[in-house]
Amino acid sequence: MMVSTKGRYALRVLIDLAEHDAGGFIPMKDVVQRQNVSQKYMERIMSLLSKNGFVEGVHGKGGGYRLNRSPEEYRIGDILRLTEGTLAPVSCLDCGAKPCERMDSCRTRPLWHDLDRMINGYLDQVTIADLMKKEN
Amino acid sequence: MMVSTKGRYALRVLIDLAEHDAGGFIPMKDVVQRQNVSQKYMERIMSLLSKNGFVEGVHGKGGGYRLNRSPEEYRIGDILRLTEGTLAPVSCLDCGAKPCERMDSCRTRPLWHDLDRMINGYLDQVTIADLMKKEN
DNA sequence: CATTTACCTACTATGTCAATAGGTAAATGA
DNA sequence: TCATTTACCTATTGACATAGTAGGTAAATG
Repeated sequence: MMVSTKGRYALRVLIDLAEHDAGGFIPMKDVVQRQNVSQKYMERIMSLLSKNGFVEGVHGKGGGYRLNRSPEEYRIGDILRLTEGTLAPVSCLDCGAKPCERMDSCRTRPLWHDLDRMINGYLDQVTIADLMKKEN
Repeated sequence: MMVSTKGRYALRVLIDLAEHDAGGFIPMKDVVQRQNVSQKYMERIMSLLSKNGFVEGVHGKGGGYRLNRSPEEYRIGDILRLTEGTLAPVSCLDCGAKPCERMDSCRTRPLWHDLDRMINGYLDQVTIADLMKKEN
């Protein structure tokens, strides 16, 4: 029942990019220093975020990453579903996983289903903008 | 973000004991056959449930396990917190874990905190009785 | 053209999960 | 009494995911 560092770092880097946004590109070197996390590991997460249209990256001097949209357009649910793969509390709810043959008679499935809806529903109502320090 | 088989099996065995309750003790052999899970593995889970007052077990012929209370007195949250260790979505919320030094400035902590409250709050309002097949 | 940055693939250490293996202890009923 | 049945106990294991590290290449700039 744990969100991995991958997902937590993804949120942190997006918040960091949002809070330090000055229109230009922000090098990961700076973010990594501020957030005190592994540069190499963060690079892999950025690659995922970049491929999926969350951020834009440019090479070379003056390069770095930049948000593709405004902070209130980043739903936490979307970010975590991407980095975690799924937010489902049990694998039988994970579309793409093999279906459970006990599904029809399963006493606990409604429980997991409702829990899943709650979790995703909550995380889809919070955005990066909500997590930013307001007095900026 | 997954509930382990340990927690899922615990719920299933308690539901099974509730649904087949006839006042006496039910041997794990029967439960394991109905639920189609590993006997040895289930035994370890029963030991945990027994030590923590969820079920009572007696040895020998005519022995087995029995619920200690009525089904509506078993909160799903209590069962899962026992078997999973914690339901916290991130370790910094897990009382007993080492506190995070970034706690005060952490932008994401309120998110995790509220999510944690939602998950626990929901699971504490559902009981084993709610998960039983009603027409018994 | 040297420097800076993103971007890529392969590898590894560690830990947890989901069991299995191989027993011992207690209670029963024949 | 004693074989059987059940719970209960400890140690070990295979598989897998996590959280990185190592060592590069490619692109952009000043």
